[in-house]
Amino acid sequence: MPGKSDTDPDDTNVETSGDRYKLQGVARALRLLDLLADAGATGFTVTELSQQLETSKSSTFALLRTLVAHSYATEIQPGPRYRLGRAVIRLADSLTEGLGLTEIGRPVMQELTARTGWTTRLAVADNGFPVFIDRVDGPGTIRFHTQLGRRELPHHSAAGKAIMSALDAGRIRAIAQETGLPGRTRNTITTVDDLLADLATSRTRGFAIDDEEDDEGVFCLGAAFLDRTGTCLGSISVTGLKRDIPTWRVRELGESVRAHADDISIGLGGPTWHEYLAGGKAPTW
Amino acid sequence: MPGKSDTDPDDTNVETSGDRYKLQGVARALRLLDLLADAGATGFTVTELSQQLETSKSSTFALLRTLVAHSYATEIQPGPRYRLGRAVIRLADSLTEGLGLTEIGRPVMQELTARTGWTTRLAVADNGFPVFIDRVDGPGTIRFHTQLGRRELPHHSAAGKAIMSALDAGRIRAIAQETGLPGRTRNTITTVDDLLADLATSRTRGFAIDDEEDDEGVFCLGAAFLDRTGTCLGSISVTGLKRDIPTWRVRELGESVRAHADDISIGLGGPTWHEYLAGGKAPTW
DNA sequence: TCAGCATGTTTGGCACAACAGAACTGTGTT
DNA sequence: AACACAGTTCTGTTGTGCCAAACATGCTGA
Repeated sequence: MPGKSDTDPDDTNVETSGDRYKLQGVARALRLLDLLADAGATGFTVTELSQQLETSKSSTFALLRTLVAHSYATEIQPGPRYRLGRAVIRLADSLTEGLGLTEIGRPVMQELTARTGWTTRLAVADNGFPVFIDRVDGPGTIRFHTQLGRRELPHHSAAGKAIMSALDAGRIRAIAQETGLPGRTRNTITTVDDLLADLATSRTRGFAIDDEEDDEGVFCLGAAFLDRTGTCLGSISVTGLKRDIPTWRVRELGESVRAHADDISIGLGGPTWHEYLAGGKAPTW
Repeated sequence: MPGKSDTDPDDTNVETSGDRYKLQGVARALRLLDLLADAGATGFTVTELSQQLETSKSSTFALLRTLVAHSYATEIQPGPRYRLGRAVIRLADSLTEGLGLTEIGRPVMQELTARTGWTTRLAVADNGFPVFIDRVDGPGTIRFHTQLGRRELPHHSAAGKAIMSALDAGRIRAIAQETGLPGRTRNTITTVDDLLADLATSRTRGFAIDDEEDDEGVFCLGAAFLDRTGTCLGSISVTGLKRDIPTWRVRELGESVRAHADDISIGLGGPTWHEYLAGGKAPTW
C-alpha cells in the first residue's frame, strides 16, 4: 500500500475499517475519552454516553469503571456524571515535554502576547498539517477558542500557511489535492494556483497572513520556525479582530511575529528564516 | 508485591483485582499509555512495551495499532518506535479548560513567577491530596521538575500542606493513617501531632512552608485558594533553593504567595483566606 | 555470502472475556 | 403510593481478542 494515507484530518472518522488490528473494546474506550473531552466540566451520564457510543449501558458502564480505576475519568456528583480524570494531564505533559517545544516556546509566546495584546498560538507540523498544541490568550474579553491537539486543514490559517511556505511545491499540490481546499469564508483560498502564489509571497515576506480566510472578522499572522537540521517543526501565530489592525500596522506586526518565531528557531539551534532562505536548503519552486 | 522503591501514591498499582468491572483489554491500553508517557520523546519499541506490559508481542502490537488509529500514539522512525500522539493534548486541554482554573490561574502564576523569580506550581485538591496540573518555570537554569497529573502525598510539600490546612482534623488524621506519613528527608514531618501543629500555624499564618521536607536544599511556600462555596479547590506554591532565601524574607515571600492565591479565589468568586477564616465556614479543631 | 539472531508483522484457532439484555436498586416526581 | 427513570448488578452466549508460532525484514559478524 503506497499511499499510506494517514491523511485524514478528521479525527472522528476513524471508522476506516481497513485496519485489521483494531481492538473493539479499546477503540470504544478511546472514543469514550473523546466524548468526555467534548463534555468539558459538566461531564456526561452513563446513559448519555452509551447513546453516543451506540453501545449498551452495561458495556459503557464497564468501560467507564475501567477508565475511572486508572484515573482517566472521574465520577462527579450529582447523579453520577463522568468527566476526564487527572491521568490525561500527565499524558499531555509528557508529550509536550518530550517535544521540548513548550519550554522554549512558552516564554516567547508570552512576550509576543504581552507586546501585541493578541492571542498567540503554537502549532507543530504534522506532515504539513498544523496541530495546535499551546496558546497564550490575550488580555481582552474576546477569546479565540482553539481545540488543541487536532489536526487542522492548513490552507485557511496563518499558522498552516506559514508551515506550508516551507514545503516544496509537490507536497503543497498533494495537500491541496488531498484536502480539496474547502472554502470557509468568501476570502478562503480555494485554488492551487492562488495558494502557491500566496505562499510564495509569504515565504519572501517571512510571515503568512490570514485575512478573514478562516472566520469573518478575524485576522491572523503566522511564521514558521525551524530546528537545527533546517526542517520546519511548526509555527506561531497571533490572532485578533481585523478591525483592530489598520493596514499600515500589518507589516510591523508581521515582522514582530517573524522575529519571535526566529527566537524559537534559535532556541532549537536552528537558523533564522532569513538564514534558511539564504542557505539553499529551502525548497525552491 | 514488595514496596516499589519510589514513593508512589500509586497510579500504577491498579491491580486491585477487587474491581469487578475491569475490562482487561482497556486496562492494558491505559497502562500502555502510561508507559508511553514515561518514555517521553524517544518512545519505545514494540518488544520493550510488550515486556513492560507483560503481554505477548502480538497483543501489544494490536493495542498499539488501535492507539495509533485514534491518534493516541504515533509511530516514529527509526526501527518503529511508538510515542504518545496528539490526541492526548486535546484531552488535557479539555480537562483544564473545564476546570476553568488554568485560565484564571495562569496569569496569576506568571505574575508571581515574574515577581519572585521562583517556579510557581498549581495543584488541585483530590480528596485532600494535591495533584499538580500546571506550572510556570522561573528564569533560572535550575528546573524543579514535577510530574503533572499525579496524585502526590500531601504531607511533604507546601502545596499539599496548604490544602490540608483547609481540612478538618478528622480528615487529616485519616490521611495520615492512610499514607503513613513516610519520611523523605530528615525534615519531613512524620507524626500526626507534628503535622497538626504545623497545619495550625500554616492556617493562621495564611501560607504553608516546606523547609527541605521533600528534597534537600529545596524550599517551598504554598497557599490554598477557595471557590464561591468556600471549599478549597487547590493551592499554588513557589519553589526555590533554600540558600536563595534569607530567613527574613520568608514572611514577605509567603505573604506574596498568599495574596496571589487570594487573587485566584477572587477570580473564582470565592473568599480571601482571611474572609474564609473569619466567616466561620472553616473547620475548627 | 551466508548463517544467526533479533526485531516487526501476520495468521489462525481456541477459550473465555466482554458483550447485550434483563433484573435489581435507588432516588426524585406526580 | 405508584410511577418513571437512571445507575448498578447479574448471567448466558458469542464473537473478540488472546497467544503461539510462522513469516518477513534487517543487522551482525564469521
